[in-house]
Amino acid sequence: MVVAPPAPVRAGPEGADGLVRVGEVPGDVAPHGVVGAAVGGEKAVRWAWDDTARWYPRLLADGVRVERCLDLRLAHRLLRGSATTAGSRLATGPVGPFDGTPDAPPEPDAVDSLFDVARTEDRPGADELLAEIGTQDEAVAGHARLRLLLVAESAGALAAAEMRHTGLPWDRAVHDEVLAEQLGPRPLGDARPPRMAELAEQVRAELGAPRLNPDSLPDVLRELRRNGLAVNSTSKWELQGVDHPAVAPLLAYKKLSRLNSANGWTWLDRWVPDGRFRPEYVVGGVVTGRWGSSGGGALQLPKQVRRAVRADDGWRLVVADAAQLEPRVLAGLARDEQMAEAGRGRDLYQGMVDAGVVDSRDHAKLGMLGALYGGTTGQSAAVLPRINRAFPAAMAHVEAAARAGERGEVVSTLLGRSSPRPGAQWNQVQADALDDDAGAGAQSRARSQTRAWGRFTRNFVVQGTAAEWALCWIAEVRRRLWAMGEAGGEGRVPAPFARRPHLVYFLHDELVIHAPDELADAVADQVRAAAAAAGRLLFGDFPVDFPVSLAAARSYADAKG
DNA sequence: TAGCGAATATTC
DNA sequence: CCCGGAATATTCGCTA
Repeated sequence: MVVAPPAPVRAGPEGADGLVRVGEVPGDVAPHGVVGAAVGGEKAVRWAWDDTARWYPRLLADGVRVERCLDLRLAHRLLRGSATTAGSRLATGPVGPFDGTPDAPPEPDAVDSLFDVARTEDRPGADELLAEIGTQDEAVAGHARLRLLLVAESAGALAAAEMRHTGLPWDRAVHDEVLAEQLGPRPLGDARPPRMAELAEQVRAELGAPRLNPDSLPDVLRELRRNGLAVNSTSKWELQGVDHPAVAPLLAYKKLSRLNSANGWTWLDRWVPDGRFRPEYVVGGVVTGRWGSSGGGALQLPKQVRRAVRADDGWRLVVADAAQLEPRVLAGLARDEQMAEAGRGRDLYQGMVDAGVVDSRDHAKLGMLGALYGGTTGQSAAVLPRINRAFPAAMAHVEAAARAGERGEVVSTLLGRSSPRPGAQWNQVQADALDDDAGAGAQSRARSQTRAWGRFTRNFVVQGTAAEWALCWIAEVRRRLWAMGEAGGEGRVPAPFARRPHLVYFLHDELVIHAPDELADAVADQVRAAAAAAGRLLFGDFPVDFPVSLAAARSYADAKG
C-alpha cells in the first residue's frame, strides 16, 4: 500500500494503457487526499479517496484516466445506512469527515482554480483515509454483495465524472431550429416568443380578460371560473375535459411556455455554451440509489429537444435501453421462474400475453406497473389478480416489502442498500391514531400514511435493485469500451477519450455512447455483453434475461425512434 | 431582497 | 373526484 504525498495536482503522465499506477505516479502529481491502495497485482490497483467528484475532474483535465477507485464518502454513507452492517464500528461510531455532504464539484473550466487548491486544506489527511479504509473493510468483511455494491457505486462515480468531462455532444443550431419551429424566432430581451404572445392574446380574448397574465395560475383559474367553467386547477388533465374556446390556446400556451422556460434559448446559452451539455450527475443522489442530477435538468430532457443531441462528424451515438428492466429485476430478486420465463428471449409484456396471463400487452404493462408501485385502483388493479396467480413469488416479494414498510421497518435491496426509517412525524401520526380519543380523521390519516410508506418500501426494493443492476452495467460498459482501444482520426473529444468510444449520457436504464463510426457495431455488442454480465453479477445462475434495445445514429432522437 | 411552498411540467 | 414509486426545475406569490 502506498500513500501519495500531499501536493496540489498538476500535469500527470499515465501508463501505457492509460491506467495510473501507484509507483508510476511522481510525488508531485498526486492530489492531496488520494491514497493508492494496492490490493492485488498491478492490475488490481484501486485508488481510494474521499470524494471522486472532487478529485477526478482534475486528473481528467490532465488527460489521466483512473481504472478503478473506492469512493470512501459514498461507501461510508452506504455502510452507515445498511441493515447488513448495522452493528459495525462504522455504523455506530460518531459522525466524522466522511459523513458530510460533498462540496459542489468544480466547474469544468475551473478544475485548477486557486479556490480548489485552497479547499484541499480541510480534506481528510492520509492517516484518516487509511483509517477509514480499515473501518470499512471491517464492516464489509463477509458481505460479498455489499462489497460489490461499494465497487459498483464507486465505478459509477468515475463514469459520472468522465461524462461531465467529455460532455454530451449538442448541436446548438439544431436546438435553435427546434425552438424557432415551435416558438417562432428568438425574441430580444425577455419578451415572450412570438408564438406564445399570439396564444396569450387568444386566451385573453376568449376569456374576456384583456390584461390576464397567462403565467399566473391563480389569475388564470379565476378567469376560467368567471367564465363559468367548473375547474379546480389549471392542470392539463383537468382542462382537457372542458369545452371552451379558451382551452385549446391555453394548453398550447402552457406547452410552449414549458419548452421555453425549461429548455429554451436561456437554457441553451447557460448549459451548452460550447456544443457540449455537461450535467452534474449526483451519484447515489436518490434515496433508492438512482442517480440524481443538478443543473440543466439532465434527467428530464424532453423528447422534443433530443434531436439536438448529435454525434460529432465521424462519430455515432449508440443508444442502449434495458428493456423492462424493473420487472426483470423483480423476477431475479424474487427468483420467480415463471416471470423470468415470460421474458426469456422476448419482450416481457408480450411474453405475458403469450402465456395467457393477460390479453394484451398494454394490460401486461399496466398491471406490472401496479405491482411495482402499489397501484390499487383502476385498470391496473383489475389485472393484478391475474399477475398474482401467474407470478406468485414476485408478488409475494413486493407484498412483503410493502408490509414491512407499513410496520415502519427497514427494507433492503439485493446488494444491501437500506431504506430510511420513516421520520418522527410519521411515528407521531401513528401514535395519535392509537390514542383513546383519536377521531376518525386521525385514524384515516394514519392509515393513508401507513399505506404510502408501504408503497415506498415496495418500490424501494425494486427500483433500488434495478439501480444496482444499472451500476454494474455502466461499470462493465465503461471497462469494455476502454479495452476496445482507439479508432478514427482526431476530433474534438478531449483526452483521454480523444479517439475512443466513451459514455456520454445515463438515464436510469438507458445509456448513450459516443463512438467513432467504425466502432459503433462493436460497441453495441459490448453493451449487450455488459448487460448479461451485470445480470450474472447480481443474480448468478438464475436464468433471467436482460435484453437491450440498441441503435446507432447521428442523433439521439433518430436512435430512439 | 431572499427564501420557501404550491402548482405544474418533464423524465424514468 | 382522489385513489402508483422516484426525481429536478420553473414560476408565482407569500412571508420574514
